[in-house]
Amino acid sequence: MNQSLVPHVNLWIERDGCVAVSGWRVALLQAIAATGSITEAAQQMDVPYRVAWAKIHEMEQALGMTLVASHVGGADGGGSQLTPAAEDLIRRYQHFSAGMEEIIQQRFAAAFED
Amino acid sequence: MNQSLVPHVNLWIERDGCVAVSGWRVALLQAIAATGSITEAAQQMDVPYRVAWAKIHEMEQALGMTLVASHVGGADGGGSQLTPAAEDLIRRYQHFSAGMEEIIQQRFAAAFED
DNA sequence: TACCGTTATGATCAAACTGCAAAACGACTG
DNA sequence: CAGTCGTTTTGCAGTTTGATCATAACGGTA
Repeated sequence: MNQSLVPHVNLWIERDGCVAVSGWRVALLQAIAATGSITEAAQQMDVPYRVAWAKIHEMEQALGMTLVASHVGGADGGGSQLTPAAEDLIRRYQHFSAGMEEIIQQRFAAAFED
Repeated sequence: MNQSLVPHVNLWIERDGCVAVSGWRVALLQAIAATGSITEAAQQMDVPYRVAWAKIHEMEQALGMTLVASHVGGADGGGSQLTPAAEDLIRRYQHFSAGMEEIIQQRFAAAFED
């Protein structure tokens, strides 16, 4: 009966109702770090640029710190880099969420195996 | 810096993209069991009747089983009860998600304490 | 037979999201 | 020194999803 039933878990951190960090947002930050561009990162995450921008700024407002340093113009048109605070945040979140998928899988199997 | 930052976790189970179970939906089922009425349960969960009804039927379709037995008309206007399958589902989900909040709290403290 | 409260569904409306587009910007090129 | 280029932002219309309002069906009871 549990055939093709798949468990899901979502972890995030809020400050007064605003999302400060989540798995998806950490992946977005990592994509920005990898590509050096919000535009490319948004394409990689398969969302419009506007969505990526909004999420980043919601995080920055919730945390009260700058996470992405953007420079506009120049030969390459501009780009974005992560601040040290953002890299620290990524490390903390990874520590926070490490192995959670496996835990959920184990619990699911224990509760729903027949 | 982690002052007023609160961690959250959401657990749910899907079958081909449709939500079969979640914490909120289990609470809805329990409200139906307690009140004997979808209408009252919806008010208790602070959602319109239609929303509660839609969630229940999405669960039933995803699981391929009846969860709520409703009878319409009568002196009391009608009512709804949980099927044994629904009560079994509640027990399994509670076993699945028991203590998860505490685990998240511990992990949050370990990762974000300064 | 009329009433009552609940189930169930049709119709309407608001909000969120998406995609398109334009303005600002600054290093590099010719 | 003006022009080009690609990126960052922000504005705007179209669409779609989901919530809210309103209505029909139902069957014991008085």
